Amino acid sequence: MQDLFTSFSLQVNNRVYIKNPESSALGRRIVESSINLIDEVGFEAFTFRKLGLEIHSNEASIYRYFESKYKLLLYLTSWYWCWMEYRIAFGLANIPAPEERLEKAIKLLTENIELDGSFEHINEYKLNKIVIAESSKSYMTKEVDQNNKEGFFAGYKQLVGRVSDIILEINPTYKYPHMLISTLIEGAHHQRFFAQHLPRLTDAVNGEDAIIEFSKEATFKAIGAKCPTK
Amino acid sequence: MQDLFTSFSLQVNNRVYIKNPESSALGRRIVESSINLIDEVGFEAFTFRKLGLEIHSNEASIYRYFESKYKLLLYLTSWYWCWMEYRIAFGLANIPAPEERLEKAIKLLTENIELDGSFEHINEYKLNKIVIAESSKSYMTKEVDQNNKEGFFAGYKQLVGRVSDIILEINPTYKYPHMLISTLIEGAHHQRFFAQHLPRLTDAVNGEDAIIEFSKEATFKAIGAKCPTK
DNA sequence: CATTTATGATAGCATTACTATTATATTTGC
DNA sequence: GCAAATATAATAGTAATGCTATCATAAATG
Repeated sequence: MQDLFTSFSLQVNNRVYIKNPESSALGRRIVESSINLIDEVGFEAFTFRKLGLEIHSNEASIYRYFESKYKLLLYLTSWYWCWMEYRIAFGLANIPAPEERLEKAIKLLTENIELDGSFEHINEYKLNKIVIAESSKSYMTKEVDQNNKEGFFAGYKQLVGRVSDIILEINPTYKYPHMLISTLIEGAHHQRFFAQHLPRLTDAVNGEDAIIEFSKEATFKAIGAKCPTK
Repeated sequence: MQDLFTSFSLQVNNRVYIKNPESSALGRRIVESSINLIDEVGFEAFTFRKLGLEIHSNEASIYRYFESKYKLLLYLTSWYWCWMEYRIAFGLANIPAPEERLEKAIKLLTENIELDGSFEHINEYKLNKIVIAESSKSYMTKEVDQNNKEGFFAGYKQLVGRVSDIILEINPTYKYPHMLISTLIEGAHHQRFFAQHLPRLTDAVNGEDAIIEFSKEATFKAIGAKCPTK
């Protein structure tokens, strides 16, 4: 009976939810509509009451899935990093040269995300916008150490670790692979936000995706390697 | 009668406040204690009621200075960027070589901030922690475009612009100076947070401030120049 | 088909994010 | 030195938020 909605699903740390939203139609509606609603009104104005109205259900029912809207945000961001890792795992399959692997990984990490439809109830395009604008609110909190202990950021850390390993394959003496990759990911997200809202903090260049190009160039130069396509 | 408390003061965009908090003892207490309280409990749990209790004043009085706690945060971050620009202006005075100017600017932008005591009612050490952990909440909002029109981010943009100009002095053909500097600033802040709370996202190195070193190295390599002290 | 489990509807409560009103200090201008 | 203006304090009130509890009903499962 399960998994009718998609052929496989991504596993998010089971402590971010009370009841797995993938396990029921209501749960999937909660996730799907929360993405729409957060994208629309922003995380501060987003409430479970409003979400309940939206899905013709009710606040109390949503609380049976998620302890708070912060946990729901944590669920969404964890799902996103899980999905990103899966994209990268697929995207790099059968590419042997580490330089090419790194270039591809950077592209996947920093490019604009389009709706891809692999997951019925998740709109990747909107989720990416949410991750860009709201994800820092999921870890820039007073509860970060507690949450970290419970493993809520494991997906993100694992992703950073994997890409860092490619860097070390290319240049085993490079001292700051984790810094470089986490800066790159957060940086690209910030730049996408700035490009939309605070353009004086970026440099738009006609006819290219400046954010991807900047990221590739800066990364390869930092580790003293040559980007395959440059 | 004014400016007894310090020999000069930094000018923050006057639309972020209703009444200038520098203009009265109560205003200064509001700013001073808001820094302590936000640092202590975090921005989400911070309320004007609690702040009123803390300073033995009252919620309604605080609302005469700031429209909301978001505007107060905007005031604090604007003050911070203003202060940072003043630090850089002083720090680079009389240094002619642009490479040395850039290196010094990077240090000032990315180093750990200590309490410096130039401003009676502002604890720069705590303010830096607040900017690191909370400042994205001041622009990652649905009101960002409106706020930007009103000039609330002018200080930050100006700072990025000035440092970008140094980069262009060194390498006039570098395509992404604004991206590089804004990534650097946000990145260093993120790294300081990660070093404290999510160390697997960083690379601590004994006996050096890895964040400053990483920032200098990455910046100079990106623009194809040599860092004077390396 | 009996029982467990999931959902829905309603209510309630403490806190938040304000606004309004009125009283009392404090400053200032003359 | 006093009147008038202004700033602050105290209190109260309102709609919304972030929950929790209770009970009824529907659906699934064994």
